[in-house]
Amino acid sequence: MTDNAPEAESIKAAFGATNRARLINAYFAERGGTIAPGEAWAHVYRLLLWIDQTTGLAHCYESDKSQPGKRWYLRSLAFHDWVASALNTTPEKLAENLDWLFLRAAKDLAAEVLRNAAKIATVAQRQRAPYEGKGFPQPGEDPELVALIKRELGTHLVAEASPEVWARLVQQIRQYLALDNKRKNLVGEGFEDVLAQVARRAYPNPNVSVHVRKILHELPGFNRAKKGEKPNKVDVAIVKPDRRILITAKWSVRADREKQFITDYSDYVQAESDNQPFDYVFITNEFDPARLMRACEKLVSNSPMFTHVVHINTDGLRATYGAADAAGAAEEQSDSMRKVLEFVDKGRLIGLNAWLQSMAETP
DNA sequence: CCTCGTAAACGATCGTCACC
DNA sequence: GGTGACGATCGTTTACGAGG
Repeated sequence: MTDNAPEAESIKAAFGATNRARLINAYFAERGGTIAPGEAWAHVYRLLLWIDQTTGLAHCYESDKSQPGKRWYLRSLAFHDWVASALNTTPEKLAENLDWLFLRAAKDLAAEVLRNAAKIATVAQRQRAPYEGKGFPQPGEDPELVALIKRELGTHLVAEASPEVWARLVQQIRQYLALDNKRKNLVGEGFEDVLAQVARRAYPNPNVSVHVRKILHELPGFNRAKKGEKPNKVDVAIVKPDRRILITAKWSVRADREKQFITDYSDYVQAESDNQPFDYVFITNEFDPARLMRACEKLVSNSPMFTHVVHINTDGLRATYGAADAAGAAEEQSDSMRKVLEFVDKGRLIGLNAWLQSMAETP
């Protein structure tokens, strides 16, 4: 498979691993293939960060809590402002500079849907055949939506549209609104893909290998496979001549996944077979201070579980937590926010650039 | 009561694997 | 090669509980 095969080539899963790899390679190829020092975080955001459709702002927290009037709206505004200037653009033009991977994959998806449309339609017709003439609802029918549009546009419509036209309109609206849901899988595994590519390209080194979603027992020095157990995959693993770094990469965190950190770690410890220490690193774009704080503080056997806790850009955190209102009065910070910023000051919570650089410097 | 922070459940999608 | 069950990811939604 060539990296830049045209989209016309049959793409089965537009958001799947194969197409993601093709697209990410294309992204970096367009930019010379290498990453300037200090630019790693920017590529992560350009590829993956998106605009929340309901607020028009760069996404840094749950949508419901970021609505105008809610607490995180102020912080989202501050974040949006910061990202725009950090990426050398304006708040107005920021959207054009983000979400590259999703937009490209969505384009491929649209082509895929178009390619399959006729085939799907004939199958559907066959499925409906036994019920023909019995007055079954048409798929995708949405009288309420149609009524809403008619009510709002009524006097502006020069002629009544046919049912087929309404059906197509409803279908297109539905597709438009559904598109954003498809981001979920992309942000999950796509984050791992992008981090791996960034790690490979920022400080190229033939003695260092970067693995994505590799089975734990296939990594050097983690050979003590527990028989019968389901094998564990490591989000991203970096293997250096004298150090192994196991990375858990989560764009954001929820309680159920926080618990996984601990079981994953104990799996890693049990599988370790070289009797050598390894690093356990958490890379995230989480903005919730309580979740970040817990990641920094978590102890196992009285020492920190994570060797490093890495945020895409800690300046973004600082800007977001330091949000100020129109009068310039800084919003009062919660205890957890202050703690997180202390962790940043102390170097416990570090930015992606700093971490990559430290990886390149230490053997 | 209301607000805020946290936690659990849910929905959409992809990858894997067993099976035909 | 296609299919269906299952487990994984995420963001969102709903539920809960502690305080003012």
